[in-house]
Amino acid sequence: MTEPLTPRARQIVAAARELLEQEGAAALTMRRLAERLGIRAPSLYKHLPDKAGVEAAIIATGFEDTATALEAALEAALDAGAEPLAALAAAYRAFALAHPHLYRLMTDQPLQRDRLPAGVEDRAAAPLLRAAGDPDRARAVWAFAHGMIMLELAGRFPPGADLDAAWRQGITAFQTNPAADARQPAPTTRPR
Amino acid sequence: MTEPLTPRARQIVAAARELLEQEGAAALTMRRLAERLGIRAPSLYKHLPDKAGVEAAIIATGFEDTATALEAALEAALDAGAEPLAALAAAYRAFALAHPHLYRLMTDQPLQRDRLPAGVEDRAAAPLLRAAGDPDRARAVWAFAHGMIMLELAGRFPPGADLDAAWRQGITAFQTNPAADARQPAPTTRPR
DNA sequence: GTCTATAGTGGGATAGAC
DNA sequence: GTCTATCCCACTATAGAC
Repeated sequence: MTEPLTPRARQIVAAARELLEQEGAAALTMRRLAERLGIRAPSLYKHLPDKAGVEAAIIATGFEDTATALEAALEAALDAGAEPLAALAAAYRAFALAHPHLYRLMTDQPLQRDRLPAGVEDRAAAPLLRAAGDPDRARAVWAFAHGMIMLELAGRFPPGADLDAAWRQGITAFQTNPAADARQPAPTTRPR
Repeated sequence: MTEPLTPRARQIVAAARELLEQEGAAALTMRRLAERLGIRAPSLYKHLPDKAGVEAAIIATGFEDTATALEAALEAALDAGAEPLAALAAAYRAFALAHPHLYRLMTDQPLQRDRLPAGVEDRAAAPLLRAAGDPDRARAVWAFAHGMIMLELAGRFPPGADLDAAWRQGITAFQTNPAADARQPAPTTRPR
């Protein structure tokens, strides 16, 4: 892990996340961040090591929020007797669409796991793992949701595409098919 | 559409694609591109309008290649009596992993459809649409594959994750489940 | 088709004073 | 904790000569 942030550093990170969410990754510069705080850019370096440190701290807050949202969605679905997978997908999509720039920052690059609060990645993954019942299946569902979100955020679907219908197709496929013995030859290329 | 490229412009675009594929999007600058061609950056503007024009032309070549690869994969699967969806997924994954920077460029941003060769988007989408049988279903499968690829390229899966197994789970789910009750008439025709 | 010169803009980061 | 001054970097793009 990393040393905990000072109170001032936390203020800076909060402002940085606001800036990112409102204006996008390109606008997240040390100069613009300082401007937002009413100080000069060099002053930021007294509180955070560099720009990567700012981004890592933003990502950490995003994971906390994601974990909380998914935990709440799963609990609500279980209480209501609703389909857990559908509920989790809806919550995940809602979070991503509500925080598109944050979502991209969180998923675009390798995770710096040593800069994340302990256990938060597992916490964020746990609800889906529980609903999917199997890690490989959970990863497939995650990939489907991530793909839908990224293509939607990037505006890559054709105009007029019925995205709700596509979501339903995916969720239904994963729900009603246990695929416990997926024996197809894998579309192998090379290991990552 | 756009005016066809001059022969010199095509050479430049080929060099640009090489540069992108070898060194990534950040390295694709007008200066580095010119350097590769043994000329100065301002000279490029005699052949292509601006950097966006270079990128659009690269993307166009990527679509041609994608369409060709998927057409071949579907044909081979049909000839061999293999599962079309699995074959297309394998081909799509192989193409993306062989050209990661190109793939990102092609999917990260809204498509400039007016700068693409006529019909190439439909051509690239047709094999999957045929294999999936329904536009919404095709979009869901596309999203699954795209999500798997992007998470793999970004290094976002946990170390040790069995990606082949995750691919199998997804393909199997979409293969064996018609999801007839999730089907809804879609306003458009193209799964891209 | 290529060049030089240059404008204009923006970025991350450090040193050292207060 | 903040400042000023500054370095050094990089980029897209245009004008106009050859």
